[in-house]
Amino acid sequence: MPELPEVEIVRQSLLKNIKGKKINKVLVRNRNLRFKLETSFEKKLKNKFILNIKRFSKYLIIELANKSFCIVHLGMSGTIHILKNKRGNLPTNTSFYNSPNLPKNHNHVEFFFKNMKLVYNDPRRFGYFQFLNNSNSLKKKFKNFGPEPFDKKFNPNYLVNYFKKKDKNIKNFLLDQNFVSGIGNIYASEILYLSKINPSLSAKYLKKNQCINIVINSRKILKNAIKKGGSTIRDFKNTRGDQGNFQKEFKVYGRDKQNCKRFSCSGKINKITQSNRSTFLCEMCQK
DNA sequence: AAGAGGCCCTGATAGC
DNA sequence: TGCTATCAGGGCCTCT
Repeated sequence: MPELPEVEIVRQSLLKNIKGKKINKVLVRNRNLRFKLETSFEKKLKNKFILNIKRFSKYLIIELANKSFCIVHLGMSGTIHILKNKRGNLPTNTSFYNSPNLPKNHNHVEFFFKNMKLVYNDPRRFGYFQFLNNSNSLKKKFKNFGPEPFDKKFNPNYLVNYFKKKDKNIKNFLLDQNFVSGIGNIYASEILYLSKINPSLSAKYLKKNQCINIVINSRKILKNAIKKGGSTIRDFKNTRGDQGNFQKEFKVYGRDKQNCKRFSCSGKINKITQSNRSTFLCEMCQK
């Protein structure tokens, strides 16, 4: 589910709820996440205070009081739920991950706080937790990652230079976390639509002004998605947690065979496959 | 050595 | 109704 905006929504929710709190206990029900959770994980977190919750790309970074860190990646289907003890004292308007009706299965990890617990649910188990001893390990973890779209390093010149002699289509570049961090399959399609660029175009052919558009539109779309509370694709019928609202604003994603939303464009939206992942584009305005 | 594809896993949905 | 096939928002690993 989560691309940068969705992870940011979760971060904001965690900030409100668990910043400054002490982790009294960690319970692991299933260690077999994307990477096997080390057996000492619980011990390393127990009795630690949470100083801050940061985010880089699609990763949550829980900063602990002794300068160690806990990284959380939500994979495709990971969600975090915050449950409070007292009836009627559930968090409201924090994020669509807050679920009064916790799913029955796949609650793999729980953090216990005073009067509250955090539950990590992940049916597909593509997500993971990782404990890092110090800020050096943290640096190392992200050293090969490209800048986030909001970073001033992500500018038109960076794109132009990066694309030189590279024979890869622009859609796959937007998904390439070494090039740019935080964009996933949904927003990649949306960014290229807004930029009127064909996703199959080899990046080396992109003109400077197209690179400018990609930079501007990446920021615009991600910012707007954060503002709207992220995107919720699968519906949360069984929960009363908030959902995101940005999916209502998708211009191409999931709109196969429908009309282009651009005023004065009579094109239809096509679904194509690139590197085994679906891409949506308008046949007319993304020629 | 860049880039494509397979694969990890479960669940929802479509088609028969 | 119940089977099977396909697909899903990520990213690591392997192969060419």
